[in-house]
Parts: sequence; C-alpha cells; structure tokens
Amino acid sequence: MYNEGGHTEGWHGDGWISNFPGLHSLPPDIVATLVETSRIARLPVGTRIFGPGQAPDAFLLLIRGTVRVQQVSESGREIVLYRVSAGDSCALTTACLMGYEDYQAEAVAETDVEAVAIPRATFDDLIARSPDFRRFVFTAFSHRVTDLFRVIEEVAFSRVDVRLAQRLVERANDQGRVDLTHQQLAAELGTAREVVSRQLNEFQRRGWISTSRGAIDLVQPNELRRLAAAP
Amino acid sequence: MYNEGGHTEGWHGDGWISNFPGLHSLPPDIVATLVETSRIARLPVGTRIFGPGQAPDAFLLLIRGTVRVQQVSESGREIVLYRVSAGDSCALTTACLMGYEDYQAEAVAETDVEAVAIPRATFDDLIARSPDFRRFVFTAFSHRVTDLFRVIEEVAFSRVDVRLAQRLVERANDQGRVDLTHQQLAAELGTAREVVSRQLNEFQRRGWISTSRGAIDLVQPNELRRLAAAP
DNA sequence: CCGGGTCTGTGACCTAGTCACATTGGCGCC
DNA sequence: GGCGCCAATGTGACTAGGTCACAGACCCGG
Repeated sequence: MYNEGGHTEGWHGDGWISNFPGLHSLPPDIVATLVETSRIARLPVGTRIFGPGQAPDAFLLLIRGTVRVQQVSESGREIVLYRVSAGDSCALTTACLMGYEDYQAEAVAETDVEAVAIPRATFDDLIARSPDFRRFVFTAFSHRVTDLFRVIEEVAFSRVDVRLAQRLVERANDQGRVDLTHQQLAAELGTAREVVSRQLNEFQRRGWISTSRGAIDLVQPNELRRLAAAP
Repeated sequence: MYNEGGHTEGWHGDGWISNFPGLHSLPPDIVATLVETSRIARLPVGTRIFGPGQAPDAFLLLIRGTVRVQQVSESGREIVLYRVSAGDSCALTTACLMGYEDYQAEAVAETDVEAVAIPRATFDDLIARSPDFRRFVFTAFSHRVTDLFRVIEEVAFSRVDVRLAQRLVERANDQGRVDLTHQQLAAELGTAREVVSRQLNEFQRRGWISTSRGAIDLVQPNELRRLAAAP
C-alpha cells in the first residue's frame, strides 16, 4: 500500500490494477502516482457519465460494470456505438472532451459501475512519464475507433435482419434469453421499433426464437448465428 | 535553422511548422527534434497511404493536399469517412496502427500530397516530452472522432436527399461546379449510384442544378443549402 | 377488477437499395 | 468523318426498410 495517511480505504489500494492487463508492467513509481492521485468512483446504474450537459473531468478506467455509449438523433432515434466494460477505459469520450468539442454522443452506466477516475493532471503526467501507459491509452483508442468503423460499416451496408440476429446472439444471457424490449433492440441497431417487431415475427415464424413481453428466448441460436455470419 | 549538417535541404527546414497552428508554441528543443528526425514525404495523387495491405510507419502531418479516408464494403460499396487537409494530422489512422488492429478503412491521396512524416520513435518521444504536442495530437483525434460520430448520425438518421444536397454544396468549386460522377457521389454518401441519379434528376426537375457528363452545376445553391439544413 | 402506462401487432404508405438492361456521350483510331 | 468501345447515365420493376396511425395485449398498483 502506498501513502494513504494510515486509514484503510478499501478499494483505494492498487488492487484494482490487476484488472488492467495493459497496466501490469508499470514501474512502481507510476503505480504510486496512479494510486495516490486517483479515486474510485461508484456510479449507480443509469448515471449519465457523459453527454450534452455533463462532462467527466477525469479519465475513467472501469473496474466493474459496463458503460454504454450511444447517439441520439433530433427525432429521438438512438443507436448504440459501443460498450465499455471492466478492464477498458473510456478513452474516446475523454479524448473528445480534451478536444473541447461538443458532440452529441452520451455515455450511460448500464449497470452499477465502479471505476478508477484519473484526474486530468495525473493523466497528462502519466502519458508523459510512462510508455506503457501511453500504449495502454492508444490501444484503448484504437479499439474504440475500430468499433466506430464497424458501426458505420454495419449501418451503411448491412441488412437489419443480419444485424438483429447478431445482437440477439450477442446480448443473450446464459439461458439464451435476451431481456430487451423491441424498442431497446431498435435503439441498439439505430432502426425503428416496427422494423424490429417485424423481423422478430419472421424469426419466430421460422421457429428460431420465442417472444414474450420484454424478453426473447433463443430457440435455435445456431440458426441466428448462421444468419449473423451472412455476407 | 537547426543543425542540418550545413547542407541545404529545401523543405527539410522548420518552415512547415508555420502550417500547424497547434505547433506554434513548441519550445526550440522540441522543434529541433521534429525537424531533425522527420522527413518530408511527397505522395502523388491516388497513392494509397493506408489500407488493407499497406500501412504507414510514421505519423503524418499534411503540408499540402488532401487525403480521403473511406471504407469499402465486401459488396464494393464505399463511404467517405472524412478528409484530412493541410494543417491536419492523420492521427486516427496512426492510432489504429498503433493498436495493431486490422480494419478495413483506407486512406487515399486525393491530390498530390506533401506531408511531414514523423517516425514512430520520434512521435513517442514528442508525446512524452511536449504537452503542446500532446494537445495537438489529442485535439486532432478529437476532430476525427467527431467526424465519425457525424457520419454515423447521418448514415443512420438522415435522408439521402438532404445528405446529397450537403455534399453538392460542400464539394462545389468556386464556379459552383461539382466535378464528380454519380458513382463518386454515391461513394461519398455510402449509397447506390441509381439513388444519386434519381435524386439529381429531382433536383434538376426543380431547377436547382444542371447536369452534364461527369459534372454538376449548381444553379440555385441556396435552395440546396436550404434542403441541406433541413431537420 | 379497473385504469393507466408500456409493450407489441398491423396496414398503408413512402423512401431507399437492388437488379437488369437500355441509352448516351466522349474519345481514340482507322 | 465514321466506327467502335467504354464509362456514365437513365429507367422500370421489385425488395427492404422507415414512418404514421392506431388497435390490442399485458402488467401493476390501487
């Protein structure tokens, strides 16, 4: 433990670092800086971490939970851009902030979230001092940008049935159940609810799924996967 | 001029730095590093700077010309993601490289291009040493990400007629002429050629444009602008 | 069991993308 | 000049996707 004035603070140790593979090899002095100046933030589910109106003042590393980054159009339609989960950083959002641009994406805590909040000054300091930290940050960037590229590709060139099948498979829990409404699925894909409803009806007609209010059970997930892998 | 071994090198001075507002306030030692280790690259129009197959080994700052970054789908459809012009950096592309990810976007020199190529080692060094350089890089990132967000928003939520009107206005030269084929316009928007042809016919029917082979003249640019600004 | 809100279903209609093929314009070449 | 080629453009028919309006169905608290 590093200099914490003698009182125990639970998570305020360096234990969380083990959650970040990219940070394993940081030299002790860097770890010390991180641990000393960062604090642990706990955000209840639904918290808007970033968006028109709010802005985080720190670089966030997620210890637990997931954050959804999405875009909302004037007409109220939504599309999910990507998710940040434990071990990832909110690099992109942070970078955009640093560019002082206002843009209309927003980040929402999809579950209760625990995150390391690295103050801007520390972030800057670490970027300067640690090649490993730099690599960590740039790698995170890279992943997010790749996500955005994929979103663009899918929205521009893929069919909704294929994309819907992908999401169903991807967001099903262990029991093969997807706990989302048609409206929420539509928001995932950036399409309209009616479109999702119709596609789901078609899937059900084929016996691939069974639907109930607010949830969908995957009956033949392999068929969905096959469609999802379609060219 | 900084240490250049006594021989003149034309562009290999620090003259180009004046093209990058974000770099104006760099301290002399940083400028020295930049000038000493970077070289000037000249790329003829059409050069594929980055893409499936090629990869740049350096961070690029554009002195002259423009670079188009686009995505190509399996089916052959294309969409332009953003353009990098003089004074900008190819930050995003570079970052993606550093993340060692393979993705399918490509960068093409849209005109003859002159750029400062900063080797990876120098880039890393400068990031470490110069807060201003960091700010420059992150700001560039931010702009590109904002571009991507806008592309997603437009592709997902905007009508093609509106987007086409935007492009026509945006890519018209001083004489109000757009030197692009319908196919090229379709590639800008990520749609199909027939769709563009039909929309152009509609614009022409309304007297807003007149078309000829390989070019479009804006007759009533204000009407196009009005449509482009539509909600 | 009743009333509200949320969620889902549906038909009609419009916009966008696909496919197949016809037509035209420009340009080099005999 | 006339010919032939190829890229660019035009068009119709059809499918997929998005919008609108509204009807039921389900759920939960009172």
